[in-house]
Amino acid sequence: MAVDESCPVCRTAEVVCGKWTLLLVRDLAAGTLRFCELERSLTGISPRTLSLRLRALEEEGIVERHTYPEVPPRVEYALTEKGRALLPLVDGMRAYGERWLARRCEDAVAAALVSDVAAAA
Amino acid sequence: MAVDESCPVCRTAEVVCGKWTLLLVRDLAAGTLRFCELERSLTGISPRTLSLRLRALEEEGIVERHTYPEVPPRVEYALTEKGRALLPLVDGMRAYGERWLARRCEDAVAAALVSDVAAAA
DNA sequence: CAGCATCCGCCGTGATACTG
DNA sequence: CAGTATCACGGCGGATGCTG
Repeated sequence: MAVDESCPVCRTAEVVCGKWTLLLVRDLAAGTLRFCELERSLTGISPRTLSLRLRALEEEGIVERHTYPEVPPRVEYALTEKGRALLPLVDGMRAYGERWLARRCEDAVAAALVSDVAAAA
Repeated sequence: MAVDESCPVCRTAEVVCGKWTLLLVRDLAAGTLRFCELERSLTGISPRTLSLRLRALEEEGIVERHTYPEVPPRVEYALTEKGRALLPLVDGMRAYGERWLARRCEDAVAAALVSDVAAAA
């Protein structure tokens, strides 16, 4: 069943909810990047997924693609105005994550340190 | 492959990315609601999914559950402080959706009207 | 370098029926 | 009323290999 189209919150959620979408926006916020640069900055993404996400964002008008007819081929990606309009949202999510969602590995490290100290004492 | 835990944006995205999650937060923003009320306001959700989402949000401390030992049973759900902290984000998404993501059916209706008028002329 | 083709597994979700 | 149980499906994402 399709999600409620009449809710603007949900329309935004649909755009933004891909696993890698926000990471792409985050990385492109700094400026234009090439395919391989995105591949490196998004550790672990498969070229297939990156390609699919970029194409989807391009179709939604959030990302612009510029192709340079060179050898070797060069393609650069950048945010459009519609894409940059997502940045305040991304900042809001960053703020929420930092305030309310502890980083698990940090917690684990902290807990480990505490228990180590306790064990040593 | 797990998404980058070190990125607070992504941690927030993981919390928020369930299909119904934001709708739940949106509806609970108005105040405490019962299971059946949520079932009605989230048109089309199955009780299974509603139950799963509520439990997940409860485990993350975003939603509080209050059970009343009555017959018939009554259970109420409300946002916690951590849940209410999501509201500015929801507002931001609403603003983005309204500004940048046209409602498809409205567009269709508008387009139909335009073409009808054109056809009548 | 920038991708597409193919195959496959997982998870969220949906439908339906049933219980305390 | 407030769920749980069970079954099934679709789509996203991952892995690998190949092309212009």
